[in-house]
Amino acid sequence: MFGIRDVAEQTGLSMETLRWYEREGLVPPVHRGSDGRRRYSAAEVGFVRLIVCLRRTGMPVARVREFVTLVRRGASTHGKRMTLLTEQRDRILDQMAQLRADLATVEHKIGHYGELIEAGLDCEGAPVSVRTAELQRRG
Amino acid sequence: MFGIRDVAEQTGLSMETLRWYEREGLVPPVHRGSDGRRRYSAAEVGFVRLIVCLRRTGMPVARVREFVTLVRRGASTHGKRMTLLTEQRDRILDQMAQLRADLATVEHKIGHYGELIEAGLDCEGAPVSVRTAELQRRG
DNA sequence: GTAGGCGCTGGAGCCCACTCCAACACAACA
DNA sequence: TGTTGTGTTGGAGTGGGCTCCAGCGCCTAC
Repeated sequence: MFGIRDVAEQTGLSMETLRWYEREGLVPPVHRGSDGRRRYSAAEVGFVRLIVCLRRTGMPVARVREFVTLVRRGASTHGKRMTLLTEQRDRILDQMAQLRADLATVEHKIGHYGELIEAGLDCEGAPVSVRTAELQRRG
Repeated sequence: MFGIRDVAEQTGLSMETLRWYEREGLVPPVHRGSDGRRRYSAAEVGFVRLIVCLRRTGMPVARVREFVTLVRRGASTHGKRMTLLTEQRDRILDQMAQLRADLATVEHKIGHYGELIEAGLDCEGAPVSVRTAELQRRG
């Protein structure tokens, strides 16, 4: 069993955010100790981790809530949960493709600046002054 | 030359956002026609595309503004611009690694649900009713 | 010349996802 | 028996990034 502080550390969420997630239904109600404080089981921590993964990959809070609602409705929603996760997987694949394209763009631009500095030219292809070249190399 | 409508279409930004980017200095002031309307040159459109790429890969507005400020200060800032882009490239690489890990998590979970449905078990490993299995398969 | 369409500006408003806070409660320790 | 530490709640506040709007101006077509 883990206190909220431990879980915050393990998941990268703040304690405030963990409480907020629970209030907002992004995580099912967590078990409490006799003093009313949250005591997360390993399974509950694992679940929070999954939610963090979904949020980090861009799933909106509302959709996470839907997922959690399905989880709380029990085994009969396995199919729907799978569908929801499959859609998220597709969105992740799209993001990866987009990220690869954007990486190429940025690297291309970096290469371009590298060449200009190397050749001592400005963006219009005119030679730059020694002073300017000096400043360029300083980064 | 392109009107703001064309550029919105080409870049995926709304016209409102294009105007806002300009007001906020995320794009240098765009050339205007004699009627005061924006007329984007091919180079200006290309620049907007680069900004979209930076924003999409998570660069905050404030940092984009810094980059644009460097661009407007001319050739002597080539080195600094390159540094800024290189940092962004590193962040993109981090994002890709994170995305790969999250993809694995989601796919693992999908596989898990697949197995449970296949085997007709609930999350605790107990067999589910025929009715429940039926609901599961419907997604 | 006037109606419609498109674009302009500055400012207000909005949405999302937290983040902070005051007021309180228990538990352990000096 | 305070006091310190850690947690609780509900509600208000914040920050980022747009998005919408009123009121205006310029063309073009009728």
